[in-house]
Amino acid sequence: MDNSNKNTAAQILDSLTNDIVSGEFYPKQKLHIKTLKEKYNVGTSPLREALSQLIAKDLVISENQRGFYVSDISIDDLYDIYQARAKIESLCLDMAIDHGDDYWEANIIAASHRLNKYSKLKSIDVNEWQNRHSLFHDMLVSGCKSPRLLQIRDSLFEKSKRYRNLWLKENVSDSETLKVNQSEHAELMNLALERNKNGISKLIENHIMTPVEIIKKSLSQL
Amino acid sequence: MDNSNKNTAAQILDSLTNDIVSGEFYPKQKLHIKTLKEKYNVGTSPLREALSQLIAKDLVISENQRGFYVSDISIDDLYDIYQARAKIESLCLDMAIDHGDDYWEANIIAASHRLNKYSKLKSIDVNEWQNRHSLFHDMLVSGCKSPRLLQIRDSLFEKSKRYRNLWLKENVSDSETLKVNQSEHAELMNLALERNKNGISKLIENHIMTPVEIIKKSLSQL
DNA sequence: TAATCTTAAAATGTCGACATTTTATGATTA
DNA sequence: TAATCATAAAATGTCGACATTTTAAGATTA
Repeated sequence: MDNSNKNTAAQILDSLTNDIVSGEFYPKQKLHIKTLKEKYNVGTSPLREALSQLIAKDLVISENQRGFYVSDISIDDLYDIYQARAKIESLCLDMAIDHGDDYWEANIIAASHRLNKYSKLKSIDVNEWQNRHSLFHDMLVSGCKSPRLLQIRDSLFEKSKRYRNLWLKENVSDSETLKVNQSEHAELMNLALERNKNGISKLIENHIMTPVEIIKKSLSQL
Repeated sequence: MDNSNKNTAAQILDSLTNDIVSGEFYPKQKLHIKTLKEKYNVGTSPLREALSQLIAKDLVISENQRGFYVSDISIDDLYDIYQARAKIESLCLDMAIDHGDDYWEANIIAASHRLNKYSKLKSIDVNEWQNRHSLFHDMLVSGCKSPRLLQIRDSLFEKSKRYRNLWLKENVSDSETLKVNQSEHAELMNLALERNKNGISKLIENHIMTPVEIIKKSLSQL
């Protein structure tokens, strides 16, 4: 396993993160120490250490003597996170275009091909599609040599998953939704290979902001 | 006090953060649990919880069964952090120019005035100057309504402090260094009030990157 | 009835103890 | 002498216990 070299705290951090991001734990939900100890079969210390890390990641909040809660979500926050994601992604792409080499180009083309092929299948496994989709975008920004910016990108993406998953929970994604942005992906690749910064900047911001309105509607019905 | 409502873990987090960022604890320094317990007069649990948060903030790293270490610094990382700061600051200013109102403008003018006045004094307290300097830049970006971007800005600034403080430790900052960018500040204000995005973008990136070369030299001598 | 007070139950946060692992020290061997 | 091994010392990470605080429930009062 991958966990073999991790201590208990680090292991639980993964589980907890996943359970929050996936929506198993709801926003504002109380996280009782005792309950969590039983659920994950661990003692107090590693559990609280994991929760402490989640506080730093803004996925959990704590009040002194009142315990831990899953942090709240809101339409404002949804918009803010996606907006920030769009801007950061644009920034990364900009730097990628500056520094990307032949391997960068080749990786984009390959990832695009894999995403394309899969999108054309009759029956689509959402997980597999998401993997190929993520990988395509990862390849686009991979030319960006700034570890910090890529790290910020990752952490924002993780936060945005909460909204997306909460929404997916009620709206089983249809193939229409999956394919709708396909032409945008092709265009993103072209603009990257053409090193067209302005073009890709505008397109990527729109591309990322697209789901916001849909999620917003689902969210306001909760 | 401000700590009255905080639990022990949260209190130590502040102290630990400060001691790392200020350079009292050196990069790669081992953080012995026992030593820290004695230094801060606390038990194991809150101490480890504070360290856990610092892991999430990249100020501390841990290896299973080998304890905690202050995370390392490097010239590459110095450059990366300042570069990321420059880009994010530019982004925030861009959004501030989009949304800033009369109060935003007034706050900039006021902060600029306070910084200006202080910079012209014969004897300058570095701390006070830094306060006024930070506040001026805070006012510039305050028009940016994205909490997430401002939060990213803060966390990057905190990380950059390590380099700056490590450098200040050996190089007592002379008034020359303090005043050298004074004209840039005036220009930043003008560009903000003129809502000149392109102009302010270029200037702020240079402004932020200025200290990098100096710190780099000090750093390579350690 | 509604609001306040009292008391019991539950939950949090901190501590010290302990098993396990790592590191340091000194002995043994080639 | 240098390298390897064995043993002792030190340090880490986890656990359960406990004091303190919060929450819930029931009783009392207006």
